[in-house]
Amino acid sequence: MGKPSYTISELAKEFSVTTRTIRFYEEKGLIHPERNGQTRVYTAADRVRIKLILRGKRIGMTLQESAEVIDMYDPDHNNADQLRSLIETVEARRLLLLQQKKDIDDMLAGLDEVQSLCQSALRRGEEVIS
Amino acid sequence: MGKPSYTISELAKEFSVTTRTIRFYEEKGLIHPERNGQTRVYTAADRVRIKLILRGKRIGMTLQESAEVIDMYDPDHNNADQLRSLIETVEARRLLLLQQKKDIDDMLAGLDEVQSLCQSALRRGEEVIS
DNA sequence: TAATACGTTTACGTTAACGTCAACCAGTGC
DNA sequence: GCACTGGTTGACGTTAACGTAAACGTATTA
Repeated sequence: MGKPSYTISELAKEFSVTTRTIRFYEEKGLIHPERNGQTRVYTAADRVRIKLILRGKRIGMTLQESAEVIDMYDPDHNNADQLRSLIETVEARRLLLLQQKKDIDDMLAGLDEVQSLCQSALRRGEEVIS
Repeated sequence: MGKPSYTISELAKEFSVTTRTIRFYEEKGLIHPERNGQTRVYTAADRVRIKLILRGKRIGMTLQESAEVIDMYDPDHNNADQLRSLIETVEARRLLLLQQKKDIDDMLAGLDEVQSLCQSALRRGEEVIS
């Protein structure tokens, strides 16, 4: 079994983005597909990177930020200084994510309130009708 | 005690944004400060709206989306149809937020991995030194 | 062989969310 | 009177993240 590969339109369809978007990510250096002549050939690793980029997007990260987060995974960090600085970066990102979770929880609590207000208003309305 | 009010630069300082940003939010119809002659006077309600806008921003919402979420709070929704449609909007937003929480948890798990890899790499390095 | 489907590059257009002047007014301290 | 400190309204500039269109290659299918 040769390693799996994907065409640009396969990935575009899978992730519900346009091919333009995928080429754009390459243009920005976030993915580096191989080539078969002219046409791009994507590996499983490329596919994962796209997935991570889109996950980042969903929580409001810029492409650069997603790239940074993804780069945390690849072990280009040899010496202790680099490792320590990476740990700091990870910690900083963690704090941001925890703040985001808090923001989301606050917002969910707000939605709960709105919803129960709606529903009691609806019940009052129905009482009048029945 | 008269109702509290704020100048534009007070709010800008409190939320670490520029006055330009606050005026921009007004331009886009997200806040409606009163005026004292020329100069804007912000109420506590304005202040809260700004806070909510910025909370939305932190989790990647656009200003329009923040405005929609904020508008869910104000009871302009009289009839049952409007209430039901509001409930649907709330539910849709809730699903988005839950997805975001999942994305954040996944990302946090990734950071945990990266971090422990870093730390064991550092420990191996220190062994060599000691 | 002509159409159809899929791929490519190049390049200009677009939207959001402000930044960055410029040019101006209004009160305050000296 | 004048320099500061804050406030105001334009209006143009900027960056990110693509959209969109033109103009072209290549392979399969009717």
